[in-house]
Amino acid sequence: MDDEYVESVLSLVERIPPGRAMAYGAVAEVVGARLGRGGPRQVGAVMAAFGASVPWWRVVTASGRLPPGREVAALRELVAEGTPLVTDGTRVDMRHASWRPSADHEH
DNA sequence: ACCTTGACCTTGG
DNA sequence: CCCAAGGCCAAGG
Repeated sequence: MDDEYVESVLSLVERIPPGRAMAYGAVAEVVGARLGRGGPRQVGAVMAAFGASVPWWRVVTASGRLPPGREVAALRELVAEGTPLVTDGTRVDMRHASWRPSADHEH
């Protein structure tokens, strides 16, 4: 993974609005459409290494599971910004929270 | 080149 | 809801 890929992922994550979320796979699709490479696992790798500098808690699994090892911290942020959660309150309700960047404002 | 390892995803039982 | 299997992409040994 080069800097271009890392930057692409991080800048996208920064654009996810509070109260919304994106799955690793969704991030991979958007970035992949631009750079022609990378999958969900690459996004996960970027988040693991550099996620600290962005709102990492807004990136979850396709089923709404929180990042391994950071569940507590993530939940605190998610609740604070009113992100839709499933009934048990342990996962994000991706049906309502899922966000995708609007087509405009590409570079 | 082969195998293993991941903040993954989808499907099927 | 949990688990296993297969598919996935890239890095590292």
